[in-house]
Amino acid sequence: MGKLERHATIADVAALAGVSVGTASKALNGRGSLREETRMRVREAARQLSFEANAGARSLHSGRTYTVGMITTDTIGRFSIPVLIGAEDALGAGEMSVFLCDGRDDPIREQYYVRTLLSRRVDGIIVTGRRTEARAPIAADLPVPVVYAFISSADPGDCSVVPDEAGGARKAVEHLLAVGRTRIAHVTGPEHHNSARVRAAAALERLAEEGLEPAASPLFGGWSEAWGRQAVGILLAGRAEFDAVFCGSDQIARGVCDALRAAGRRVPQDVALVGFDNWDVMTEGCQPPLTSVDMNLEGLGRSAAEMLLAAINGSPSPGRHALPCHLVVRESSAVPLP
Amino acid sequence: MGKLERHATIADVAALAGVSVGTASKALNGRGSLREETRMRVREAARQLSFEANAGARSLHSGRTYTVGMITTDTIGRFSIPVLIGAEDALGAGEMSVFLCDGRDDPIREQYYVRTLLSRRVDGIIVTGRRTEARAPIAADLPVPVVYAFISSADPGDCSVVPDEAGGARKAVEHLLAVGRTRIAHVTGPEHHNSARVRAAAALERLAEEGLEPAASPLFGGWSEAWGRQAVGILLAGRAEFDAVFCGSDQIARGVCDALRAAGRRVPQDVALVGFDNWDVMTEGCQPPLTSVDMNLEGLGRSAAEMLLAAINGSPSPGRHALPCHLVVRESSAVPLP
DNA sequence: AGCTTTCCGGCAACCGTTTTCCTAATTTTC
DNA sequence: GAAAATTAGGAAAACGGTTGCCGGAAAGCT
Repeated sequence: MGKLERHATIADVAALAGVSVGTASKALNGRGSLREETRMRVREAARQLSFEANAGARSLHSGRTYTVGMITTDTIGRFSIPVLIGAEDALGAGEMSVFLCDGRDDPIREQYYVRTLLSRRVDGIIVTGRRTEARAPIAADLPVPVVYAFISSADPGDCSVVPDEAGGARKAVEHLLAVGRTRIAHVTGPEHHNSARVRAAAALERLAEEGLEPAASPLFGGWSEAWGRQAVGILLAGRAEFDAVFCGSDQIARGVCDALRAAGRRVPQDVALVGFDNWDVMTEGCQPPLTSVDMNLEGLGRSAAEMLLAAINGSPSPGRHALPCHLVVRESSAVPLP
Repeated sequence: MGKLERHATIADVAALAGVSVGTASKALNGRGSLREETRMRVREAARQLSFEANAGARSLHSGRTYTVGMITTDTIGRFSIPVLIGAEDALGAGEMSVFLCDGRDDPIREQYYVRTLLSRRVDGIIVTGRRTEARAPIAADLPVPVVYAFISSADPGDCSVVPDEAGGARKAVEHLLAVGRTRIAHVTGPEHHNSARVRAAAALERLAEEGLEPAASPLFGGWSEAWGRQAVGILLAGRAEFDAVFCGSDQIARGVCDALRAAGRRVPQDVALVGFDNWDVMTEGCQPPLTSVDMNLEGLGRSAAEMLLAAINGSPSPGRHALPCHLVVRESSAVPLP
């Protein structure tokens, strides 16, 4: 595999086509008034030299880089990828690209990346993260617009695009009620985690609207399968009966499912199960396949990117924008056959 | 949250410090011979204006952007993230950043990204992907060095850094032999998938070296838990006895584990189990925790980045470089207590 | 033929930064 | 006290591209 010596410059192209540099530029960008023959000649020269205009030099003039930066608060992973993909989709249509920076939960690293992005003159910045918690603004007085996606900024004046987790939890409970369950338990992540609290509170609230109590007070623990299994032990040890469990994550739900089966309870006949995240690995690996709340992360990324574009073009959308979650129903909560 | 009008330029800094532009540049970069007092004055002015040098303009001069591009062949995900993190680590030390592009299995998109990266004048390109299969070179005659990580290039002259999957499979078998298992089955992914074939062949070869036959001929299917469960049905239906299963992925292993338990076989007492990938979600979710082969993806990314740096500095490392896998032993293959 | 109009394409300024000279001022040396 | 050496900082030329302005040539008009 050979290696070309160096990048061709527009001067090379101009020389080969026998025109001046300015003319070559106009020919390639469809500007100015040139004979069609000249335009073709320049284009051919460019093709021959595999000329690609130097984006840095170009942006020097336009003031735009057609690049946005994306900083993940914590490490890049299961939640930030879909957000990234959604953002790429929305930006790709406008021929912009995304510069991804992995903050790794390190504020120093994060600040370093902010500076790097600014020095690269990105047109805007998207901040995302694994948790929906509000976080301190990434910096004050930046010369470019910033949009927070999934995670939100503690400053209400900043633009944040977040999932309506409470709404999602309510939908989960409504679905369980609709399939005839009334003794519903809730197993979720650590109480210090914002998502766990919000989802639990919304679930309880929705139950209360029906005049119902939960089958047991919400069980806070971790986000893991192991905790889900452990929680089933706690539920079974308690005297309360339950015919459904709404879980704060799919991993928890899967643990719950495995433990229920081991204890001789059938899913969904004896206990209906709903998870949160709609993570295919879990929903499909689970037996039976798991009903789950989908936060529409790609949509979040897309919206965030669109708002960022609008802000870049001078129309910011300050404030917190909550996007609806939707429920994906699978066998784990199917109505038992008559 | 305010928004600064525009980026400060070095001319602004120079004006504020009362020096010429050239002097300001020297002051900030530690070049030239200046009075310490002047240097400080310029630095202070820069701080006051939150000046960040325009990287594009700067690279115009140096010819280097201190950026490398990373293109994922397929969609960015579980395998490419660790590679990315490893690469970032190796490059971060040299103050370089990574521009991530998601090819999404679309050759047109991929070519578009190659052009974008070239126009951004990246110093080099890393190509990665979900599969270890050799792929067609991303382009011929690029003006920058390219390194393939995890995935490899079909051109043997290109630099590829790949895991030694065969070695990993041999280690898995050796471990099972070491804990006294002799009737070993192999369940893996689709036969058209290179990794599945390589791992299966290496496992058989290692068994043959001990004069052993596998407990059944390798079962090729998919990479999912569902296939793992299904494969256990096939194994149990066959007349052959087996005391261990080596699986082509952790997901398969987990499916196998669940199905074995459902069939009344104990893991590891009756059947020892080894997976491949060492994916924490699976190894920890599995009951008992799963022994697995780790391909050291971060190490792969790190090595790839180091070789890319070397190539950028004029010392390429052409050819295919295989890095060793290692086995992480957990309870699923623990020696049964006497 | 002499004038205006239209069409092409070149010239040069500019974007922000670095770096190579170069000059003026200061210090050293005899 | 004059010559030489050193030092501090400025002017200007790159780097690669874009664009506004201008001029020459050809064509159209009277």
